[in-house]
Amino acid sequence: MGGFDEHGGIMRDWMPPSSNSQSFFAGMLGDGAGSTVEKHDNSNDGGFTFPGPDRQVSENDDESQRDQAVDEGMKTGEFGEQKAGQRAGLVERMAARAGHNAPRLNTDIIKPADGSQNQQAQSAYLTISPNLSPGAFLDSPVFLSNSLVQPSPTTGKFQFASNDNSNGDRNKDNFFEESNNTSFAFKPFPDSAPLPRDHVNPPFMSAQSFQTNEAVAQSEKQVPPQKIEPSQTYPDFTEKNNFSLQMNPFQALNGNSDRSQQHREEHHHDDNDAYQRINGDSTNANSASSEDGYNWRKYGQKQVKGSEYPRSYYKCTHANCSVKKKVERSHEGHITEIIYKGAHNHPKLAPNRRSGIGSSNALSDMQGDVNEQNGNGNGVDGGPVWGTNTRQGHWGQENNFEVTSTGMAMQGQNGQYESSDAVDGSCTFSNDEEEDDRATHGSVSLGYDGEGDESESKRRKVEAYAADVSGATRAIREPRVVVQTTSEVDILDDGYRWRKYGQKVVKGNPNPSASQTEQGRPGVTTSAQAQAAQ
DNA sequence: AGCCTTTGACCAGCG
DNA sequence: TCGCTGGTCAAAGGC
Ligand SMILES: [Zn+2]
Repeated sequence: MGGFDEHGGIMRDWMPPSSNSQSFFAGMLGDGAGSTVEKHDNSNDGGFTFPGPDRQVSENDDESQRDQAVDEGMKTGEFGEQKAGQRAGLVERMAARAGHNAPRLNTDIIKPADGSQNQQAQSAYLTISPNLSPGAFLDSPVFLSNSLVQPSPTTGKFQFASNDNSNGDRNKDNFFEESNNTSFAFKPFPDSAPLPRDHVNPPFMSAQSFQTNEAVAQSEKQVPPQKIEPSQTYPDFTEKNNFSLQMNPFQALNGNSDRSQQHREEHHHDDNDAYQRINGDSTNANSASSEDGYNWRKYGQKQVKGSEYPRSYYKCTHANCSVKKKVERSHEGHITEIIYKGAHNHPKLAPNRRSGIGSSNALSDMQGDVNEQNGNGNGVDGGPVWGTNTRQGHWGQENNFEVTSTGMAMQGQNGQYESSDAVDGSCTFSNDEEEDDRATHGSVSLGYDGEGDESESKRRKVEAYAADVSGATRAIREPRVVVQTTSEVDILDDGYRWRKYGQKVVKGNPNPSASQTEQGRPGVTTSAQAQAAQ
């Protein structure tokens, strides 16, 4: 409810001093060379970082890797200095491919990982300029796979339509709409800086299947890039402005081989990556509940250990929709973290019907769309099986795709863009099947999922770790939005749908992407399997 | 009246 | 089994 006011405040707070996105998809660059560190350095700017494939691998390895990745990612963003960016490149290309206009992202930086992808190079994260909102990122075709395409800006099918009416929404919507235009650039953000090329593999999952998608957006302070230590990662969040988004998921969606490949090439799909990290500014903190285009009911609040701020639990008020989200918000009202769980099985509410303020993000919209298409939408609905999850079993990420962003509001010219929407969008990606699996299995983690899980678990671990280690540093927390969705099935190039049930990094094969086959990933392993067995 | 938020208690997973 | 922790429930109150 009071989101708007908050926005104002938040916006101020969150507004990036200078918006630059430097490393937009630095990760994508995939140069092995300085991979993480470099990225981070650049990323410090606040760019998005996407985790590279590396992270994927075996659980143990994954964890370690992932942690590193996370840490790195975390480290990356500082807000302060951002370099001017070049957004146009990738975005444009993407748009071109997509055939639709999409918000421009600095993708220029991103380059085909294939050659470049080095193990090291594959940073787990892709860095996106801070200026970009995760949501935008999500919208971008890059992340989404076409195969499953659902109406979305990404696909070109997406329509913002629902929103339109309310001014507030409009503004937000407009934000994206603009994006639709080729001309669209995240206005809020003046520029993006060149990406560092860090490691990075493209966060993208191979078209094949990605099961778990996670996107985490976190604002981060920077950290010495290479440090993997968790403490560094999270504590760094001090910068509000930056948020990084980690996501993996979208790519998996890609059904078309062509596209998938393109994405791969361009984006360096990493099948592996479960995370993509986006650093952006989070300017606003809308109430978690309202601005993503869905109505939410708060059903609990709790101070979570390791979190500076209390965590609020929200549930979608739509009948039969069990989507939940956790929002951590600073005293000032800034959203430091949002974690979405599940996918809405219903369209977004019309702006005028939204209880609070409706604002729709591209993501949220997407989500809604997706759900509709899927028909199931459900990931969540069926039952809240939050994944296996590491900790409490709730909110596990396994199947889910997570996007974390912390205050993602972006400022558009006029309006603010709220990340929350973006988050919702992520939900879109969840697959029904996964849900089923979940329902059935209780928690299912598939190969990717496993990664996702891992990523999340790791992420959490990291967070906890960070908190423990440097609780103080964390004083300022990064805004992050996590969207958890599940998508186990993906359409592969071969025209068949495949479910990934495991993934593993093989030592001889540093480059997972290369190894990926139809099944996708290099190795398969995993917790997912085990779970599946269950 | 209906919906939402608040908030303490309860539950479940994990070590 | 116990304690810790996160997630959820549900009564109470507010809008
Ligand atoms: Zn819903």
